[in-house]
Amino acid sequence: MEPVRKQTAAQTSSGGRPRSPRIHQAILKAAVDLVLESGSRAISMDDIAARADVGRMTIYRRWCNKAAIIMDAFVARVDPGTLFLPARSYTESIRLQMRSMAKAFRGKDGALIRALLAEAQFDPRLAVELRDRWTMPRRKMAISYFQRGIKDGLLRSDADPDAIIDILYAPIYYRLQMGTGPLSDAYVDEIFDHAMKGLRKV
Amino acid sequence: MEPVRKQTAAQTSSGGRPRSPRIHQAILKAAVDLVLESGSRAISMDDIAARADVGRMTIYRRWCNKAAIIMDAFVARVDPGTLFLPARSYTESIRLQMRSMAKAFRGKDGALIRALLAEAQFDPRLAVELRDRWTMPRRKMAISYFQRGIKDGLLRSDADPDAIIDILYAPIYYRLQMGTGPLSDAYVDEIFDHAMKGLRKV
Amino acid sequence: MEPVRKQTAAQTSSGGRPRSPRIHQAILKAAVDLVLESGSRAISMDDIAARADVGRMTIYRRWCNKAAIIMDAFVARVDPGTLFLPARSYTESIRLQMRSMAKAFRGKDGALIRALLAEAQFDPRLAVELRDRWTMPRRKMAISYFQRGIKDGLLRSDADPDAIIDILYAPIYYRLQMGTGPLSDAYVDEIFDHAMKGLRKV
Amino acid sequence: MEPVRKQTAAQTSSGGRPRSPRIHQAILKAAVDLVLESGSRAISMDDIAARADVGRMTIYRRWCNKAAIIMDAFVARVDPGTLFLPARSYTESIRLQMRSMAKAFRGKDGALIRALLAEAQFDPRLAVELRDRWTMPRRKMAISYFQRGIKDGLLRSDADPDAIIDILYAPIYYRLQMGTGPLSDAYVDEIFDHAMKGLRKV
DNA sequence: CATTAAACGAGACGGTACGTCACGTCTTGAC
DNA sequence: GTCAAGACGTGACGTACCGTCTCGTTTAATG
Repeated sequence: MEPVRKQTAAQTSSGGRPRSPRIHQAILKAAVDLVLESGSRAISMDDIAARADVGRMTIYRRWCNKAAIIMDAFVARVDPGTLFLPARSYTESIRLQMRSMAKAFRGKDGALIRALLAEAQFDPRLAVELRDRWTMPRRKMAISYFQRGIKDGLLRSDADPDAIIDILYAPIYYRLQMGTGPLSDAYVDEIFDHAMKGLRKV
Repeated sequence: MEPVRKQTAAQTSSGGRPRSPRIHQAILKAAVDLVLESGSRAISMDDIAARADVGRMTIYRRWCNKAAIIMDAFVARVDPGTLFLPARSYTESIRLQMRSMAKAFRGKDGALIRALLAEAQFDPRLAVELRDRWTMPRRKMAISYFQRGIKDGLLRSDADPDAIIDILYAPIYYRLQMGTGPLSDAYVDEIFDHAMKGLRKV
Repeated sequence: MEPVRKQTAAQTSSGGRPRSPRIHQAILKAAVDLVLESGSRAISMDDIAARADVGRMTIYRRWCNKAAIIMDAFVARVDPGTLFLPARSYTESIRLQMRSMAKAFRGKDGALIRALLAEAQFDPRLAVELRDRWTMPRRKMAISYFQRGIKDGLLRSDADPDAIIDILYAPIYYRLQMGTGPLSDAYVDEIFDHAMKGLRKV
Repeated sequence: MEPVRKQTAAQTSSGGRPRSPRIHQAILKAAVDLVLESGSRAISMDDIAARADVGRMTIYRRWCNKAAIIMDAFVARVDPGTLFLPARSYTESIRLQMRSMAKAFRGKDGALIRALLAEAQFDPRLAVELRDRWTMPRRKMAISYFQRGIKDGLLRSDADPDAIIDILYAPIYYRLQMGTGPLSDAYVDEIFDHAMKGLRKV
């Protein structure tokens, strides 16, 4: 199972003309622009090549898939910075993080992640990439944040961090895909509040 | 925006050879079998036609899409029966319902809904169909069940049934797609329990 | 070694839409026109398809090669009628036949046969086709004509009809390809006369 | 219309590393070997470069075409020495020359000239090169030989040397390309004898 | 010797054409 | 009017070469 991204390292070693990073960026930008304009399914490799003013082979030399391009473009867009910013309280910081994610999903990132997640259902290689480069890094950060909360007695000690993540964030993905309602801050608050205090009447 | 399923009523009227229901079923079965064997992306209309031993036009006369076939096949598979079976208690019935859904998703239904949900991200018509024929009917049933629980004082009176549904069920869809872990009964229980009693340490 | 022309017989048997002979002709005409306009090397399958107002697949369904199309078009152009028309004398009929061939080679047929003969040097399948459908039929007719001349005591009894053909006709092919001079009637006469009476001074 | 061979004089002037003649030969050898192995159409510039262990640019610095390489390689192979060796008689010398040409065409030179002649049908520049560097030099030598024969009363005084050449040599090219029979000495003799004494029964 | 300028290998690059695949429509004859 | 079969126009796919370009590295003549 060959990789989705093609080894840029292929030319690290010996001679030959180096791959232009300017072209690399042009392709990523063209891909993102076109996906946001027309949807990832509606565009072809030719479209991307034409928009980036690049030969088709130049694309295939670097990526094996339309999805792989979008993946790289998406990951490059994401601010890898601190996820859980300090707030009034430990839990408020979680709420803010959820809101910022919802905000991102309402914008361009939402369209991209929708395309990637959908495409990953058909392509196992892409699924792995998505998990490794997007999902898991964020889950890991969240897990450590939640573990601190548990240790500090702010969250239930019997709670599995993985389950906490799913309860809080899965609804955001769900609405993104299902369109059962707006991905508003109010919705995020609703999810957050009920997840925190529980659904059962005490 | 023309419909995904083609009006079977097209031939309600006058004479001519009636459409064979045997063929209808053969196509649905062929489609499901092939999707489960190779994945919905890997198969073509020709493949389905060949497997069903049917002309391609016979398929296009009834559906306009590969996805539309899978949609029909999927909806036909689903037991439209009672969702929330009686159990030891009101909330236990919810847990059982979640478990039965997870079980379905672990099997063939999981593969089909994954394909449909993914395809719906690209095709708005299919998204509407999926919402109307799968998502919303189940949500409506769940909403009325949750409303009864609220009225009976078993669930918080400030809880929005839509939010309740999302907190409980979104994680199941999430795991189905993300593959961050098994869709086991233990996982369902974890989600259910924490959603019910809340994540915050009391 | 699969054939150059694709078996039209593929569909002689059972059902299915029959191949349109109108399209067949349109493709052949488009190919010939384009070859004469731009040369066989300069045109692509797409060009032919576009000119014939036809899908590319429709061409590939019938021929596997650009050359195969040109071959069919060329053979179809040729008047299969009588080669050696009656003339003042037995040998004059030969001269007239040579002249008519040179005339054809000066016109459109010349461009086509040049392309075919050249392409056949690279493609053994095409070489066989050309031999079977163009070269040999004409050689056979010529051989029988020459054999009659030998039997009637008009040509040397020690002459091999194959050699006679080559001496008379090879120069015409040679000039067509080499361009060492015009393919005029005067040239044909020169070849004919000297071949008949010999080069050595008596 | 720029030349087929690139001006080696490009570097006559000042300093810089001189072009390696060893590389020059390696390319020619690689080209010939590959053409004889696989045919001129089947091989690419990359193939030649790889076989000669040379960068592609190094080839394009010297030739502009695959055909131009083959042309140079072919011309380099040919013994430019005396064409018409002395023999028992004036005409026997012609026969021997024809035989030696047929022998060459039966071997590697045959494959090369076939490729060149075919390619020249598509590329006017190459056609000119082939005429100037192969065809015409030989024709000129032959013409002067035949003119001597005419002057000496050994050949008909009404014979055009150009026609003589065509009658004698065109059949050899014809068989080379058409494959209507072997290019044997017996065949050459047949052509020679009949061309000399004429086809018509006296 | 150090300089220098071109040759050299490698391989990226923009193109063009290829031949295949799938789509969705259409056109046969058989029922 | 449906059905199986398959032709048809369309358009994306991924590959193969082409001929040019751009790297870093030789390599020979010149200063």
